[in-house]
Amino acid sequence: MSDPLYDDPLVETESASESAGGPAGDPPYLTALNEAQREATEAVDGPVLVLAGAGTGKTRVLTTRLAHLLHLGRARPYQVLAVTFTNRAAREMRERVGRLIGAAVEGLWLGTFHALGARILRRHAEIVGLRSNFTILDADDQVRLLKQIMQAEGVDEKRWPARALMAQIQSWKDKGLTPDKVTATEAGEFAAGRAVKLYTHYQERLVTLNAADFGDLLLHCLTVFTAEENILADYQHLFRYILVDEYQDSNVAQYLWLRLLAQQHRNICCVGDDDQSIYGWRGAEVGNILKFEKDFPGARIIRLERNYRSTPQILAAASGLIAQNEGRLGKTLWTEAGDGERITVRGLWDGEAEARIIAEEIEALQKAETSLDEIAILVRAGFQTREFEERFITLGMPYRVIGGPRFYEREEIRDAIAYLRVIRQPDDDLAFERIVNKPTRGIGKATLQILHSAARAGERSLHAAALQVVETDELRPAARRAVAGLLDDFARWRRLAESELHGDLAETVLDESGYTGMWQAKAEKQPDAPGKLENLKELISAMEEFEDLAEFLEHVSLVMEVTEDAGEEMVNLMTLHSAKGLEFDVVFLPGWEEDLFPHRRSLDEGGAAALEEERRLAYVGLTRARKRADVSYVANRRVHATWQSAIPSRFVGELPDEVVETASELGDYRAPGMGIGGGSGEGVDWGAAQMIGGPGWRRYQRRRREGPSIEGVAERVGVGGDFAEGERCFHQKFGMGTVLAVDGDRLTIEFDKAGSKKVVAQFVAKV
DNA sequence: GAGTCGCCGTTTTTT
DNA sequence: ACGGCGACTC
Repeated sequence: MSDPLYDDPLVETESASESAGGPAGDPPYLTALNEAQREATEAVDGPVLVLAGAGTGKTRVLTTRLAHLLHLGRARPYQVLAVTFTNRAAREMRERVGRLIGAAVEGLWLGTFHALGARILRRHAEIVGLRSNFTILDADDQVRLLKQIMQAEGVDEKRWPARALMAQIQSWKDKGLTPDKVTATEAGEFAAGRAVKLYTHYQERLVTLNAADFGDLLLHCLTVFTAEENILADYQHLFRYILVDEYQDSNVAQYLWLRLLAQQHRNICCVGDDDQSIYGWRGAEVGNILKFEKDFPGARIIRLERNYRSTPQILAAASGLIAQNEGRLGKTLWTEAGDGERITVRGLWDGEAEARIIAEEIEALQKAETSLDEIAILVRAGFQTREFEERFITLGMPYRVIGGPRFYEREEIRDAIAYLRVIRQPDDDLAFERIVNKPTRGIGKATLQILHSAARAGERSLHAAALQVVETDELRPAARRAVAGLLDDFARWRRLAESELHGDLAETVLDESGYTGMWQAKAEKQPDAPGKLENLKELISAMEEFEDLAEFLEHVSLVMEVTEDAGEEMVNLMTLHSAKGLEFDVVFLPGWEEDLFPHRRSLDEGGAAALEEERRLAYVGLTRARKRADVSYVANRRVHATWQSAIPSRFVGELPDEVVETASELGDYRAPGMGIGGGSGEGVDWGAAQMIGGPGWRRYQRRRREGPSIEGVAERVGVGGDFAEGERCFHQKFGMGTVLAVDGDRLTIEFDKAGSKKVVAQFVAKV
């Protein structure tokens, strides 16, 4: 496939199709596909839903299909819309399609929903009251803006946090609801029913700020499409073919957006896997994929079920697990791969032991020449990475945490960008406010207050208000000079922006504003100051990769991540959510405990549907593994401050016995010194604890699913309660202590060495 | 405008 | 336990 179909995006599609050979010879990219893949690739006309199980060559189908329809001459590159969810997926698709069609890839409308939404919206911004250079706000900006609005409206921020309102507004936007469309039932109880009013104000403020948030990038498009039929018709004609990746993750707004655009040609191909829908809590509608046939009558449904990634054991484990879900479209993954190991299930004493054992396994793998890049630890929640990190640091084992804090979210980077935002778009109050007194230049609260009221009175931005206020004597002379000085600086920088290269401009601005100087001055007191200066340098050099300031700022707001250069081999540490779409030779899945996975809060909020989503998450985790998957759980997990006893996840019990190998570290359950091994009937039912994790336990769990609640089991597994105040006791972790208080099975114990702690009676032994 | 105190929340997260 | 944030003080 070294010969691109197109060297030049302008090459005639017809001639390209001729050169590809007649009916006798299939183009080589087709013959490399299996039957289902080939069917999905060749069914270019009409609506098609491709149900692609994990590891079945989904991206390959998408990219080949795209190349194929260009090859057939059905469309020119700019007539094809290819949508993904993440920048990572967009990047991958761009690369892979580029390998097939060459430079023509640049002509495609290929990108994330949001990037494409922004691209369309910038062309028609005036229809929703924006200018085409509008700013894209991030979550931080949104919260600050909402706080201001809530303060102005006198909403008690303690009772109704701005973050919650942001989430609410986000979810309305995900559903395609502008403020006028939010119904009374959906308005909810937030701020005594004033949420919709706040939403309205928020949207108004965004217009004065010439800004849009992420949700707006799609929502405003919908408004444009509905308000201006001609514009919609233009796009409907333009996009002859539409391809959508990860369709199970689409929300209502995205669905509406696609449906409008696909209306004319109806050549829409959605690829997805209902079993991998894990973003329901963020507004994704599995319903979209389930009702595809209804939305697009006559749709072809093609299943990709042959898996090229994992061993039969891993597939069997994943399939057995996911089979417990109802409401699936149903797929059965199969593979021709022969061998493989069973998946390992380990029960361990606590999180520390878990980190230690997994690290040992990784060291063994390393000795056996497995690259660390091919090993991943996938956790349910971010805090779980900590124990592993600590362990890796003491061992000197290189690791990377994927999805940690991001470059563009760092304070100094956001500040620097705020300066650039104000230069490009003076009405961006949020950016202006961020840096107006950073470094301190004598523009304090009082001054800002005056600027704010002037802005409100004149219904204009802070920057515009400031320009006017400095002409009057409303401000004290010192403040007036300071504001005037800053405005002059900005005017000068703005002129400079026209001649200077944007990288140099940034350097000048950070220098002249005193921003760099501020961190240099702080270097003595703040140990992270040098690092921040480094980051600023990195930012400036990163800017040089972009055409101009506008393009750079667009990148910053739409692509928050920074592509990491492949350097040293490292173990990968990330949440199950961020692992979707990735694959590794070896995957460790720690923390399979009730309340952590499936997560308690998820279950509390979403009930049965949420449990199924958690199960899909487990499915995603397992199917990331090519050769080996190790599941583990612990008996004791420290949550926040206190130790909690834990029960193995019900998902452990749902793994088919035939493909599970129970590891023998279970001995850890009866840790030496517990002094309870023989104490039958007293304190802890260690018979039950020994059973945990073994095949017997899994049967027990399976039985339990049909039976009563978890609470009942907790009572049977560990019966606390017969401790008395003042009694002496022993705890594996904290040693000897005296019981201070008894609250059901929770004991407050004054330990001789460790001080006073709350622990669960189950893990304390009498002496 | 910087420093200190006390209170709250603490799943997943892209864009 | 801990960090972040708002309120308060100097």
